[in-house]
Amino acid sequence: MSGKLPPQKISIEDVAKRAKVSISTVSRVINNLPTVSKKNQARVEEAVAHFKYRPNVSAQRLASGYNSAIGLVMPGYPGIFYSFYAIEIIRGTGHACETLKLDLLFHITNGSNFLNPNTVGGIIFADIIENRREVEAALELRMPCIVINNVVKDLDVNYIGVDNMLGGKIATEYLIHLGHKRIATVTGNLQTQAGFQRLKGFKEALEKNKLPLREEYIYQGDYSRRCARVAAEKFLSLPEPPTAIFAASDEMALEIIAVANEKNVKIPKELSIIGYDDNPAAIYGAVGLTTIKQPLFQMAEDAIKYLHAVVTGKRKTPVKDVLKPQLIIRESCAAPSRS
Amino acid sequence: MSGKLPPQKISIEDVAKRAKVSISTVSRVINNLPTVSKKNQARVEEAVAHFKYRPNVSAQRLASGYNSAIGLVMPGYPGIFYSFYAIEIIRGTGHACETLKLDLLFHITNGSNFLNPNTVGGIIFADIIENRREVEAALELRMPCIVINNVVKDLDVNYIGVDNMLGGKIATEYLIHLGHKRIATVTGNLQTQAGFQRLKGFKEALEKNKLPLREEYIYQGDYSRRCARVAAEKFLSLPEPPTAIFAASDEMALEIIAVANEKNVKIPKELSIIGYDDNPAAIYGAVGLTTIKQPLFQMAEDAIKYLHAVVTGKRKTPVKDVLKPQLIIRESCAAPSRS
DNA sequence: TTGAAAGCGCTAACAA
DNA sequence: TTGTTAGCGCTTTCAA
Repeated sequence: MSGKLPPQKISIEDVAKRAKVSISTVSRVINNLPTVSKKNQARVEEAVAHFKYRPNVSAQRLASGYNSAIGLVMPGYPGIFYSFYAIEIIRGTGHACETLKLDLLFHITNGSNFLNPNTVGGIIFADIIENRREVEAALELRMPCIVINNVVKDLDVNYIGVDNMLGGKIATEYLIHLGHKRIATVTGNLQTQAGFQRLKGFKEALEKNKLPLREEYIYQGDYSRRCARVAAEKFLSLPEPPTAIFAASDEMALEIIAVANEKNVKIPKELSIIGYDDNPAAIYGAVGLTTIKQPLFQMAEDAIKYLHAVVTGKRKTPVKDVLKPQLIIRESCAAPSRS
Repeated sequence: MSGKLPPQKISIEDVAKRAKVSISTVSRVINNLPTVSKKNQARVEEAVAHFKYRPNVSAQRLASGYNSAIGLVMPGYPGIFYSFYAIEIIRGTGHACETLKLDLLFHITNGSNFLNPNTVGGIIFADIIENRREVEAALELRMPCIVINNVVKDLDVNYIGVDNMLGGKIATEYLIHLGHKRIATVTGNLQTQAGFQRLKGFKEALEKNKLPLREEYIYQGDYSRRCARVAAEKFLSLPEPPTAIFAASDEMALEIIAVANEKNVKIPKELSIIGYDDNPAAIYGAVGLTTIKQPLFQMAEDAIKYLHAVVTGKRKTPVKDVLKPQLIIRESCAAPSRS
């Protein structure tokens, strides 16, 4: 169809020439400024279409000082990309950037190599684990930034977190109110705030309800299926096995259910399981998984919206949000058969 | 620690002043050009450190015409982000960009909104489904680009694909050679080349081995667990149920195993299952999943490396690679108990 | 080995 | 409503 293509890049000047207007007018059309006559508007649009012209983003950014890219910094610890968390954050930020017409700059870090802050107009830190220094550096540069999935008390930074302690508590108390007394937990990675706080909530619920805290009922996991399997096997072979298990992620809960199945332990009759995440993968099993839902997608979206508002100068006030988790009751928990 | 921060951005000029050299010299130091005296080198480095100076990327790109960002365009169909495929691509590209010091621009598309090609120096299209127009547009602009996970015959574009037909064939023939005659399959999304080709490989293997192709043994899935469950239930309640099932993804295979477990169908004794992906989640079950492994991570890495080579002018020749899948034998397949 | 100076393509006063 | 023009911060000749 189109034969040889123009070898040289076309710039705003080429468009201006063809439309017989100044480059300012072209710029105005590009940026939807209202002060352009219908006639010129049309001519410019024709020329833009003719050349398939797209403005040079670097030049725009340099001239305007406005950078429409948002950096997404994700911790690089092993397994994170197999977590529901990471997927939801990627989906949420991706979606929001789509609608707001922002560029999403994806950056995985282990704490050493920083994202060049000059590349972006704002940064989202998905959790803060080994990358505290990077957050501090961004702060020093006055780069708009926000940490998600973490309540940050010791740094003056914006954040949107989730109350993980509350989540752990809700899950455990639900089990308790069902009548369980022997409750075990497989924790998440305790390096993460989420893992640590969920365990804390678990412990608090036990204490508040005057249930003993048994060390053999706590297995330190890392959100992975492998850990969950080991934990389940350990729990089920205990002389006094638990009647209920709180898993710090749905993935782990699913693996525990699989182990129970293999050992012919009936769920929820003989063993109750509650997960964490509301991972859609957990809906389609034989028994729907009771779990704790977190607004991860929304958290990611909100973070983008906030940064966008700051970068465009529409917002000055900081964000310190703590979202609440929510109990989702399905079929994997029931009252214990023998108390 | 540091009191008030300098409110203004620091530029190459500030650095030059402090180091008492010209901005050219600073530029040379930044870009590691060899023609700088030790003395000046040191002075500039001191000044850079002092100001925590980082060059303005937009200005660099504008001046040099070289853009070190790579766009990753992913199809936005529902469920893609829950697929092993998407995760591996994200991991692989992320990792490669890290080491090559490239920026990764993440873009999800449903085929309508294009990534502005001027934002990046090259584009990776992760599969090509609804976004053919976008690929064509990038090609017209002479943007270096490469399609992965797809063998593209009808477009003059670089690609790295995997031979999915071969994969489907290998999987099915393995089952056949084990002695199975009643083999069913749950396909992937047939809109994707992968889904379609794996089914084709399945059919070819049957034909080549003179086994009948039964319509009731083919369930059109979409890689999701939900579909797999429905399919498994359907297959197992057939008057003449299959003795082996080829699932087009490990996720689906896992769900089929779960269903079999619930129905007390022993694997691999009474039912053999082979998956596709070599998803690490499939290793830790009671029976390790036999599956087909694809070099997804490597494919993503290679794509980045290729683009980098092109963008930096180190490579001119096109890429048309088709990688081979590989059979991974674990425990979920065995000879049928009764032929 | 260095510095001066001309752009890179665009935005945003400002003047008309 | 339009055009002129001075930068934005950097790279890259070119001359010294």
